[in-house]
Amino acid sequence: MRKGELTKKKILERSSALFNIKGYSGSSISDIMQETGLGKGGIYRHFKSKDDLAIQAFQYATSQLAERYVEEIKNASNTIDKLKAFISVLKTLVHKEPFPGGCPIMNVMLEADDYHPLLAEQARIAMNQLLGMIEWIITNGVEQGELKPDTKVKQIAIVWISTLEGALALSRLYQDMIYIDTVSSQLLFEIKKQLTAN
Amino acid sequence: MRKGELTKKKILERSSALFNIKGYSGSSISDIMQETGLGKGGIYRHFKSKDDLAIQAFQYATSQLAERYVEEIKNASNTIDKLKAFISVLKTLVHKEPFPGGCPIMNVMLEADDYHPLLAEQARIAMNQLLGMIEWIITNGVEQGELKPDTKVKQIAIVWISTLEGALALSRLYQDMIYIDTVSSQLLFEIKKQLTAN
DNA sequence: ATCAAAAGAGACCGATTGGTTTTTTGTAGG
DNA sequence: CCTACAAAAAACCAATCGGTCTCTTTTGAT
Repeated sequence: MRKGELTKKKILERSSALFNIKGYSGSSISDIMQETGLGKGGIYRHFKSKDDLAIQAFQYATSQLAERYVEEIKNASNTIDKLKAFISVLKTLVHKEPFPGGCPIMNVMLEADDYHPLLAEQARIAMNQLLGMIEWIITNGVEQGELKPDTKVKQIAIVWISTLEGALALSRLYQDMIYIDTVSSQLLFEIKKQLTAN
Repeated sequence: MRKGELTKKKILERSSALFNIKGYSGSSISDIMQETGLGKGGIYRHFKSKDDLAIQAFQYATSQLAERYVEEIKNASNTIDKLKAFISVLKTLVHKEPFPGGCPIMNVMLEADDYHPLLAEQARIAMNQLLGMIEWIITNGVEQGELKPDTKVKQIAIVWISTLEGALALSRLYQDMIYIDTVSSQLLFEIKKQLTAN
């Protein structure tokens, strides 16, 4: 019983990284066999199809990522530091370590939106969470009196996620942190105007 | 002689749309055969491999798109209107018509960055052009005296492209224009602060 | 140590992949 | 009309695809 769940987790770990790099269509079962060192039987025992594996792998990736966001954010004591913590986690997605291939939500969004409704739905769910995290930070900042009461929470969340995800893609394409760094300082500069402590 | 070039163009048209929707890995030669109504021989006569076709199709798509940007922008008489024109073209990418599958540069960026260096290089070239267009609009605005001389051209281009591409992805994922509309008005609101006519 | 159940290897399946080659069709110039 | 060549269809190829099934190996509770 316990052995099986361990290998299932290993499959999810390795395959989620693979899917994130090569995409759903670009990753074959053989790839996953090689990556995990398992035979075909060892994989299909735990997942009933490639689709099933892809969806679970995506959920695994996004939940792992969500953990890291929460972990980093909860150590920050004020709103600006929380936002900086969010950015710092997102910045790690430029490089291979610890999670290769960029933001899994963005990757799946763009691959699946037009022709893989199941994965697209998962991407929507994950993106709701991501938007929700920024909204939570901002809302919290307003409630704590750090940010002005007229702060447009939803708008800011949309702008932040759009800008940071876009810049992450650029930084990955050019392998240059300047894109993420540029938009980060811009976003922080703007949000500081909403601070009550001015 | 002339017949052949016509079918080649048809192949590029149809396959670029297909690639943009289903991705490079997700699109098979059979798909392209079906889409074009041609046999295998009709395709491999004009392209020496799927890779070759993919690269030419991407170049075709981005050059078509560039044309539409230029066309729309050149009809605008001032900087703000030029930027609005840019946005209006980008907004058309949310829907299927006239070009399905979203922004081809963004799509290829995220699919190819990690494991398809040839396509990634093409994406870099196309993205340079896109960034260059915003830079050109802003630089022009400064030179015409519409924007303040201290305007940070490169920074603005990075922020604009990042934000708009990110928001485009969100609008496509949720099939809701609110994301692009929200960031658009935000970006325009900020750039207007740089106007000298204040 | 036993033994049933869980786990996994690996052969096998039909379908499809990207790609080549052969053959037929279409077409333009003389 | 004929010929020469371009264009495209179609047969063909080995390799790989996702998936199933059988059979062997572990495993863990007794």
